[in-house]
Amino acid sequence: MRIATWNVNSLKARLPRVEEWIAYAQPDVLCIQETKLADKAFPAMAFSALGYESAHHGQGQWNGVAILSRVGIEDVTSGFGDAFIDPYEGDARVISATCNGVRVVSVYVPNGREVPSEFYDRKLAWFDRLSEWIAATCTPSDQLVILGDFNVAPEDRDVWSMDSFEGSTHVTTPERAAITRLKEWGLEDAFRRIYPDIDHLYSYWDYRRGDFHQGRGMRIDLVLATASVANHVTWALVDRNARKGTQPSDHAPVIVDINL
DNA sequence: ATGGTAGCCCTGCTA
Repeated sequence: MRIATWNVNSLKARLPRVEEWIAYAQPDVLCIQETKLADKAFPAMAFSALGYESAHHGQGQWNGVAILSRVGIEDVTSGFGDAFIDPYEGDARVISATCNGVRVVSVYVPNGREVPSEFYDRKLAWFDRLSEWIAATCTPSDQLVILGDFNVAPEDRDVWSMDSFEGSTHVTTPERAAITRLKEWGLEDAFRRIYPDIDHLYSYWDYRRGDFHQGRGMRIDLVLATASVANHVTWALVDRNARKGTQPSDHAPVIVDINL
């Protein structure tokens, strides 16, 4: 089972690139973030033509998450559910579905903007809600994968220069503690299973300053999996080629193969 | 040099 995550930064602007990439990479499941579309504008037909069922949780101008699957898509849910107060209520940032027996969650974690700021505080509160929701609705023995744009670089080696990020969002101790909390619950960084010792593997490069070609990136798109999934990871890749060429997203897709 | 670009929809906001 090949599962991938990609923040496409507008599915309307990126649809030709996404279609091309799906045909090339052949994921069984693709989680998308930042569709920036209302549900009625989601191009489900374009994906069904490629053999994928899809589920979209859209908002319109901002955010928006989706799951595409060619191995079934069941029990779709959006958001955290009524029992949990979302600090970013109204934002479309979470969608879940069961694909080939695996519970798949596509997440777009709030950016946080500045440290300190109200937005940063709410990002941390959102992470609290994510952890509480997972603990309440899943168990570590489940086949569970939470993947998407976490807007956190888990370690210093996941950014091109710690000096340049000193005091800014994505690398602070509380943000990293939120990732650690998910790991302590029972999720593993599946990408690191394949690349335990390779530093400076990035999934996001700012459009500005020629950051991509200068190698100034961050690894903020993560695949977090429970042991029953992570133990069977056979291969992983950040497809940097998808960040090149005409009208790329500022993120590259992250792919993980699981022998289930 | 306190910058830069891309995408959204009113040309400022978000990333």
